[in-house]
Amino acid sequence: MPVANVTTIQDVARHAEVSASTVSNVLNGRGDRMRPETRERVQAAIAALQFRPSKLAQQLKTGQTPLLGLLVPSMANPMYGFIAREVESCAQERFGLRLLIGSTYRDAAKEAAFFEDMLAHGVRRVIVISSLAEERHLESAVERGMAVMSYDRRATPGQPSAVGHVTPDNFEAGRLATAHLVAHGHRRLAFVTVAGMTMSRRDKMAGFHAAATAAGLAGSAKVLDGGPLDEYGDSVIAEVGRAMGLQLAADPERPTGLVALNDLMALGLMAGLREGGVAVPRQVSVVGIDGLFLAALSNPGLTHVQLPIREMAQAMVEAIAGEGAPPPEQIFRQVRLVERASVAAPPQ
Amino acid sequence: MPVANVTTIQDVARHAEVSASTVSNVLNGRGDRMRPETRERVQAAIAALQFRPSKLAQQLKTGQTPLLGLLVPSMANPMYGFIAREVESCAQERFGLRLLIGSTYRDAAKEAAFFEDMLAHGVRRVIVISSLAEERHLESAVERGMAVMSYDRRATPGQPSAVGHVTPDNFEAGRLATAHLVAHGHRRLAFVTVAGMTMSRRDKMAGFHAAATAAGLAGSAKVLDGGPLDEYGDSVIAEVGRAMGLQLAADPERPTGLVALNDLMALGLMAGLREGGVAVPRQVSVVGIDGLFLAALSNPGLTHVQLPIREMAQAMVEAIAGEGAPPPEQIFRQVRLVERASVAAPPQ
DNA sequence: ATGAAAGCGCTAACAT
DNA sequence: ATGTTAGCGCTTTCAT
Repeated sequence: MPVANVTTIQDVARHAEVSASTVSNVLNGRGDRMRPETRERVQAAIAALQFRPSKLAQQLKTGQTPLLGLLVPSMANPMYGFIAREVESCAQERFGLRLLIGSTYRDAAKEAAFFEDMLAHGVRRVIVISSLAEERHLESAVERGMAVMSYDRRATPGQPSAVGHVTPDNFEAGRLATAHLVAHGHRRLAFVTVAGMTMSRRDKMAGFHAAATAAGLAGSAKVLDGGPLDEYGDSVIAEVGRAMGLQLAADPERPTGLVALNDLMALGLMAGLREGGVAVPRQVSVVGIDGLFLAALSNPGLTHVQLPIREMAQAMVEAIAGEGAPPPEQIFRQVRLVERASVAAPPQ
Repeated sequence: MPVANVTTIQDVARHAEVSASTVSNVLNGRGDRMRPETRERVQAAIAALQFRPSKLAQQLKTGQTPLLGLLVPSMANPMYGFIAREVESCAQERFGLRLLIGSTYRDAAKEAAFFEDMLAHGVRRVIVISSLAEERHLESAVERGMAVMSYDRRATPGQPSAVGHVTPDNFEAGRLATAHLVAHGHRRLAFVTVAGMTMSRRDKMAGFHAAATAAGLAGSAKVLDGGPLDEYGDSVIAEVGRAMGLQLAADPERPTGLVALNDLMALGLMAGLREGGVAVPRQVSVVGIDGLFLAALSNPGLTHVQLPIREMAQAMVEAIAGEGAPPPEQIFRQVRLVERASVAAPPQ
């Protein structure tokens, strides 16, 4: 089956009574190489025929595709939707790049397949939000000619990497959230997470422990590990939170101050606690991490640590769309606590 | 700059000591045209060199791109994230199609630019969630060789369309939500929406009015129109809801039963009402439309009309990826009310 | 059973 | 100032 009824550079050339190269020249900003009159004729022909040069053919020739790959755990997770929005608008407005998006559901095979496909599609820049322990596949993508940026991971120390890394200061985010609880008088603290360890989770937990230790609470601070995420990946994280909230509600020895892995988890936690008859923040305080706009809508409003999503998205796009190797590691430290109503003093 | 260090069909041919056409033949399931021994040599070479045929070149030749365009108002809106997830997984698993996504922020120029780009990229199938009044640009995309599916719009009656339409039964959704309020004894009803009319909003409102009329409430039922959405499009819809909730809270004559345009609006409404000191559902009842998982997390849990998102997503992908013209209109009638806790009897 | 050749739509030397 | 040519990586007749 032939390509659709699209006009080609030849059609334009014929219409303007010039050669294809002349058309190509005006297309590529070399209009000064010809008589103004010719240029105008060509431009008129382009307009008349509604000609848009095929990116396919351009790519085949130049090896460059104006496409950016974005790999997220799940598009149904509002957090990634938010990041995707920022990535897209920056990529589009500043660099004229379109977005080719994929969800991995945190599955290594899906992630690998995505990279294969990107390569085959001629996509040479990709941003990955991965939770895989290994980063070898990313390095190998770079070796195959890609520019890749990894979000929410640190560069492996001592191991020079061709992969760029952008991450919020997860340690500080965890610390800030925990310190806020401590400041309100909480002595029984827990960090609530899902099964499976990622680098960013580890950092948030380290921040949690650091704050607890600083308050002399090292002994009592604990980590609560929810169930694993099912095939659907990330939107179920709230379900896990809800189940844990329910479970905590039934436990008279439960912690009074909870730091959630992220806002979705926090929202789920609050729902579970409430269902279990426990009042937030009167009986239990909860703080989230992320900065989802949804946190402002919850009841009580969720106190959380806001991450500089837009800045990070822009940094990733710039690093990947610009020339030269991306910086191996950029840590965004502008994390700040947004107080709402989910934190109060613990019950006496 | 040349294409990256990628192996081509020529490399494979050389490695296997055959011609490129032979390699192409094994690639395209014509392995029976040669000696098994040859085939094996080729396959070994493919594996050894990690060869993936360039989709670019294939496309240029065949005119087919295994890419699906998806145009949404905003990826930051969880509803569209959810739809995108379903579209992606169906497109990928069943048809091997990758997703090229774009946000329009309900802007006609951005929408047009997206279509231009898709065309230039050789993308021949696109799913659009548009709120533009006109559908001419879609028809013209079809004329230019695209298969296009439109979500949440009806086909214009009497006007044969090459564009396929998939939509939930918005009328029934609005009716169901309203009837639920009526069944709980509400007599002062309002449909709460944002500025700007779309086809689906009109249908939901019609359902609202039909239910109100059936209950003898035609006179008192009213439509409340919030502010316009700013550049960011859709995530601010919750903000509009919040502002309206606040406003309603201050109005002693306010309706007691609210049908929100969608779940995000409903969530915002509840937050605004609460901030204004009005209790949901004791003083005001709220019902949403969509079926966001977030509705289960709110406090009180949001009663809403669930739309068959997955089914619709699959239908769109199948219509567009299959052969032949897409059906001009498919209305999905499996809308159902999910009861939670945001509806109760009105205050006496 | 296999290969040579043409061509998809474009770009960029290199002529003229 | 403009045209000719070669070629990007692949598919597909058509020869051999």
